[in-house]
Amino acid sequence: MAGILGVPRSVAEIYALLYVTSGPLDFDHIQGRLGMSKGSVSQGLKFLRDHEMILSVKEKGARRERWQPTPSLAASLVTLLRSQVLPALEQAQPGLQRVLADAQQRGAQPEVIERLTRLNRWNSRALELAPLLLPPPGA
Amino acid sequence: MAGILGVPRSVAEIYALLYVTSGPLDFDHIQGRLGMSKGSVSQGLKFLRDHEMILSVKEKGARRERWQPTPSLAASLVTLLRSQVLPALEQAQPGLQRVLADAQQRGAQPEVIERLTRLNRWNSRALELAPLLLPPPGA
DNA sequence: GCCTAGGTTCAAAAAATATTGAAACATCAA
DNA sequence: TTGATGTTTCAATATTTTTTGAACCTAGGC
Repeated sequence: MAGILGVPRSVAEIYALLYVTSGPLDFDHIQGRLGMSKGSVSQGLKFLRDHEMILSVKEKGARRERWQPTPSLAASLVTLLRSQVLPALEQAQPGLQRVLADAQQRGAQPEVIERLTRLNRWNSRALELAPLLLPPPGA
Repeated sequence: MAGILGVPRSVAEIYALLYVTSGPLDFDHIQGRLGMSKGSVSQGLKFLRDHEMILSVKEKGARRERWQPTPSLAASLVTLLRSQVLPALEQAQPGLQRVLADAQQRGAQPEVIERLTRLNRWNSRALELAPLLLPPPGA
């Protein structure tokens, strides 16, 4: 279904359940309704929490936390994508630079140098633009 | 590295090798250079071919095919994304509509109905826009 | 402090994905 | 047609990713 967003099925299921439910749901409800293990529910909620895709509604005097989706689905998706794309871009940066440097040093074909240069530029631009898309968690 | 694009490592490696090489490479070169099996190289090339990310340069009188990346990396990436996102959107369509219909019929909370309606609209719009992004293979 | 409901961790098991390699297939040349 | 080269297929295997569940925390009530 939405394995395209790079999240495991169980996480998607939890979000979907919360999304099609009007009130907030607690841990046991989710587990019962989806028939998955405690571990999966716990990890799934952690993931969704970390990506600000769900909110906990704490009723006063109640022990359990109850969850509901963050108001804006769009914002949730952006957060999700950011968290996947950004690290990849950052991680790629040094490698790309090294490969380009190597190619230059050993006098590779101009064609190759140009391709690598272009890749590097893309990567840099993407990294510059990324923070503008949505401010990082603490901003 | 670019597992974010949803392609197996071997496929990415083949593309990367072709990308940092100035001339076209043949099957055996690729296999030798990357140390992977014939099967993987064959499947990898098929994938890249199918997504129009590489081109075969057929020298006259030569038996083997030689491969090089398609001129535009940008176009290749778009093709790749299309091939992943579009099927997902298409497949989701009927399910989304069914879920919405169900919710309406059993008189679900207006809040839920609205969320589902919005999802449906997004999906439809995305499907409408998709073909404009890049014309399908035979157009 | 001690107990318990509520939740988290993480090593082991299960499921999903990718890779291999040997056999089958295709194409060309002789 | 036969033989050789070049490529594809696909069942078996290896690798990676996800899920499970039992042991372990933690906060609040008594």
